[in-house]
Amino acid sequence: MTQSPDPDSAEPSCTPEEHIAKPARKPLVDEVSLETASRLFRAIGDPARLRLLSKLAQGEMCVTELAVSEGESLSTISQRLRVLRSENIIVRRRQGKHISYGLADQHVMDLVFNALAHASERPVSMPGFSSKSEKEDLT
Amino acid sequence: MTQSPDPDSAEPSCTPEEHIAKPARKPLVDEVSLETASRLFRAIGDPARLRLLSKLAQGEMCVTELAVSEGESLSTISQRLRVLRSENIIVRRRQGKHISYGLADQHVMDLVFNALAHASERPVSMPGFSSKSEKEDLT
DNA sequence: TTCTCACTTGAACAATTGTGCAATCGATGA
DNA sequence: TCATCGATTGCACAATTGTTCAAGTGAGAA
Repeated sequence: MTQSPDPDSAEPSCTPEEHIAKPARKPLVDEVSLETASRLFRAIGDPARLRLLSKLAQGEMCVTELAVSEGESLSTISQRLRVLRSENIIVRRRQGKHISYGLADQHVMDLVFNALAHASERPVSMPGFSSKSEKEDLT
Repeated sequence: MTQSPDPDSAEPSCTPEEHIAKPARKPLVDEVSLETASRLFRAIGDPARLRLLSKLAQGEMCVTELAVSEGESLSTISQRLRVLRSENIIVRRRQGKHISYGLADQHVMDLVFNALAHASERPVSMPGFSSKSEKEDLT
């Protein structure tokens, strides 16, 4: 997969004078955390699964409820829940004949709401930077 | 793509008595925000791209620096940056002959650090729920 | 203007991921 | 015990995504 054969050979070919400085930037986080975090994001990064999460954020629901609510088959919903559960995003418990799902913890709920909030707005501004079009203030 | 033909026909086949209540749960967020948020997550949900973000979180860098630091080709890095930029996660500006990239805003930075923090720990506990193994306290 | 450097883009292939059907599991009730 | 209901899983197919090479762009130097 994608891997740096030698991550510490950070010796840019562009001369230091052209940049601000060059303090040999370190990875900041270990590869395992990076992998874990990205798997978490990818699990949430699907409209169908995120919609499930937004419903579970209001309280636990059983698979049948979710299936009817989504207009999808039991199997389809179950598969999506499986992905979310494999990343410890949601948890389940049996309730009589049904199995209820809920968000794993407040941490996850914050993440979901944070992203949904971020999706509504689009501020994005920083001195000297552009983000709108392709070549806006690139001189 | 994945879409409910009729999202408001939420009438579960399982009887209400078996559940706590059934207040006809609403979508909570609109489809557009859901789509936007999930695209954002998916863009971050890749180890290689998340690693780039973790480096940009320490300050802006030019493409060549990133390429050397990652041990990848310019093209590869540029493609990854393109994905991140298409979701307004990062912004760029020209610095002489080089093009520097940086995180778009504090919002994004919070998201990244939040996830990396989340990846390090694994608390996940809630009354009545299990999250560890498959069938722990299912009955 | 022309050349070169720094970077971007297009396109094709490989790899990963999502979907739906059918078979299966597991708990409850007869 | 057996039948049934709710939910999960395996598998195959389709769709999406990541990677790489080669060609292209655009700003600055000659």
